[in-house]
Amino acid sequence: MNEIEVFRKYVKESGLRNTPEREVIIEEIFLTHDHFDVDTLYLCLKNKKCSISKASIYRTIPLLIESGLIKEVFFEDGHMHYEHVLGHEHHCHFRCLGCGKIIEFKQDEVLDIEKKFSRSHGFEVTGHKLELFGYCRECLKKEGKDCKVSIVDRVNPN
Amino acid sequence: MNEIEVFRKYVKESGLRNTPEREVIIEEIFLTHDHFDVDTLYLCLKNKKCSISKASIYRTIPLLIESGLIKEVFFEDGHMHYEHVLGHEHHCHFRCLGCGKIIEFKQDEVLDIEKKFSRSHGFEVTGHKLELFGYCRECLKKEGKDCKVSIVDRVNPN
DNA sequence: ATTATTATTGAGAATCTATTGCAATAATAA
DNA sequence: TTATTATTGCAATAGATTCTCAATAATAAT
Repeated sequence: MNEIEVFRKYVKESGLRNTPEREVIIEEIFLTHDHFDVDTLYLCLKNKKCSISKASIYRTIPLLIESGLIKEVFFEDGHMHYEHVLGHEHHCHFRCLGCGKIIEFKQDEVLDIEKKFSRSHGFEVTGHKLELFGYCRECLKKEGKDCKVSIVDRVNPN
Repeated sequence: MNEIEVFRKYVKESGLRNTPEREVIIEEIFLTHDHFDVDTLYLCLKNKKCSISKASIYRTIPLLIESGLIKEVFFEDGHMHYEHVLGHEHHCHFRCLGCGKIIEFKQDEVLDIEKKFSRSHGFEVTGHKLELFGYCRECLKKEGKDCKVSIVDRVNPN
């Protein structure tokens, strides 16, 4: 099932109605694999002459989250950013504090942390969000820092 | 060094000026050990008749972050939430999707993940943010049938 | 097909968080 | 004590998101 099909199913089961506007939004979102935010999505559609009002975009996003197509990843620059869930394996993020670059990486050890916490507290853990931050290689080079020293030096921040 | 002292030092070294308003803000923040947000902080101070303008609170927060007293923890309900850094060991959060409860826990394994990522990419990792979500014991009980399965499924009774 | 029902749309107003400009004030240094 | 200038409070502003409402259109019923 592709994105549109998943959404159609969700819409039907929820007693909502599908619309061309919503399909256009979904199509645009899943055209690339990148993170996105409302404003750039809005402008992209506007440039393509298939303009959709911002209100509709804002109203569609919770439906896409609810139907498991996308999720919130982080709030930055005063607004929320989203990423794909469908067709996009779960992963963690590294954020470079120098250039703002976001790098995705997979990390199974987090699942062990989940299990451990779940067992010790008697809770049900359904998911996680892990973000590392620091400086990427390019930024370290640019700053003239000695990488190895800083790594050793700063691994334990607080 | 307590919070106020740390802040006085930071202010002096940065060529800024300390003020009674800022000390009142710091005092109120560190009165409890809880997370806080600008609005509740503002209202607390207002109720205590030591009213401080919101602008001053907003202008003080970056200084408190810069001086290592507090940090951003999560964006929720349309605004940022903060927590203590000074006097508060680094920790991760569990958020109950049922009741919204936040539980803090310590987890050293994340440091291994940091190191591993740092080594494999040649990046400098300076910190992390880990959030688990799911359902706490109370919410699992409340919900009935589904829960028993999940509890039995995921909990190891010592 | 036609009609009835009502969810959805777009445009703009309203709301909410956060930032900024400005005149008055007050913290520091001289 | 005086001069300098950071800080304050207030109001204005900016930006993101939500809401209002009349018009439209997707579905269900006929």
